Amino acid sequence: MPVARRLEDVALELFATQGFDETTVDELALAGGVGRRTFFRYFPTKLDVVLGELDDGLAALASVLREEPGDDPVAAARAAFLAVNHYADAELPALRRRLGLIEDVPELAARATVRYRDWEQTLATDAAARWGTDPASLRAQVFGRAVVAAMRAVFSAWHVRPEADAAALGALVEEAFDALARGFSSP
Amino acid sequence: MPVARRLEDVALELFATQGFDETTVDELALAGGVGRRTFFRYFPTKLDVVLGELDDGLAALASVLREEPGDDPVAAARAAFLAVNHYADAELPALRRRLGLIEDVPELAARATVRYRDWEQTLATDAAARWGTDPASLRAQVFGRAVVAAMRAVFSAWHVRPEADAAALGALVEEAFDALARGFSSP
DNA sequence: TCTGGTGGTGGCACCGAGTGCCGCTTAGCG
DNA sequence: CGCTAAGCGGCACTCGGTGCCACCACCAGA
Repeated sequence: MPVARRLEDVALELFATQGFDETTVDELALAGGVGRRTFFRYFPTKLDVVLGELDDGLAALASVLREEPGDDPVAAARAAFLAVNHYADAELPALRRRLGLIEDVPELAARATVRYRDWEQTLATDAAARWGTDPASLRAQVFGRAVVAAMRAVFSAWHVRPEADAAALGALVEEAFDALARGFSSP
Repeated sequence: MPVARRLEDVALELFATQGFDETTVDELALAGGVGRRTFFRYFPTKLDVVLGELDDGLAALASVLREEPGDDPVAAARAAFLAVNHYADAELPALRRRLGLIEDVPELAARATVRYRDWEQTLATDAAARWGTDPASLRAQVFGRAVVAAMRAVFSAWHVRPEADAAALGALVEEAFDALARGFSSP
């Protein structure tokens, strides 16, 4: 098992039992069998142990979005999100642990939203292209940010459910995009 | 001039000239004529010097929202935001400086979104009440987060404009809420 | 086999944010 | 005039994060 992976495992374990703030980097390094200095070579900050994979998700989202046809950005974004968030059953428990941490530790929630900014811009740019407008236009910007906001709501709703399986996640994504497509004025 | 106000002024000044990260708390305290320890008595963190007033905005939003009649949450939220964001001309430059910092310094952007979580829940609860549904329902949650996301887009668009006056801000708010009301599938 | 890179490692010293403790000043009051 | 209480701020400490550098393994080539 590679070092980074092992550090990630012991870190999530310690965070779950002791709490995020109560776990120092020294403990993580010790538990992972490396020096403190080496820990920081694998993860730029303590937060990144939890947030690591979000970047991969962005890359995947962008490439799927680029392939998606049609001139309706909502449909394209919906299809892209469904494609990207297709997790294997074995990954779900780890995903839930991560989401739980991000939800509960304010500092993690904060840093996660910084990562989301790239998603927002990717989505805004895509929508603008499909609409034939400027990516900096307010409507495109609102779209990009609203989609990410909706996905945060989806993950938040999903991770507190008892039956947090892949099907439930997909259904929530559908429901969220329906809301965005229809707007909020109609009942 | 009260101590907190003076610290805020010199801090925004130093942040603007040197940058946020390059300004230490020691410098802020020194420039404000207080001890470092005293600085932390007025502001729990360095970030809070910039983010301070956002909490007042939340309180105002919640109370205005409570007074707003009708069963359309979009209309209510729109009216509430227009009422709350009615700044005097003299306040606008300071507001722009703050928004610029929040936009440019990732750590500030991150912390700001943590504050926004309360706004999101307030808006979700209000929408659920008007719809007669559960505040935890996905649609209400998506609504709350999408509204805040739209407002972030508004501030972002506004603060980069040359003519960042009150009228322009109001127009952007209108446009953003129109988008949320209509949905994003229609052209 | 010796030699000279080279990449991973981690100790050490340092910085800055934030906190607990405690002694000091000063203003208000009996 | 003395007492008390509140604000102030110095001091020492913890913890996250960084720069520097010595050490060790491994591998190339002579």
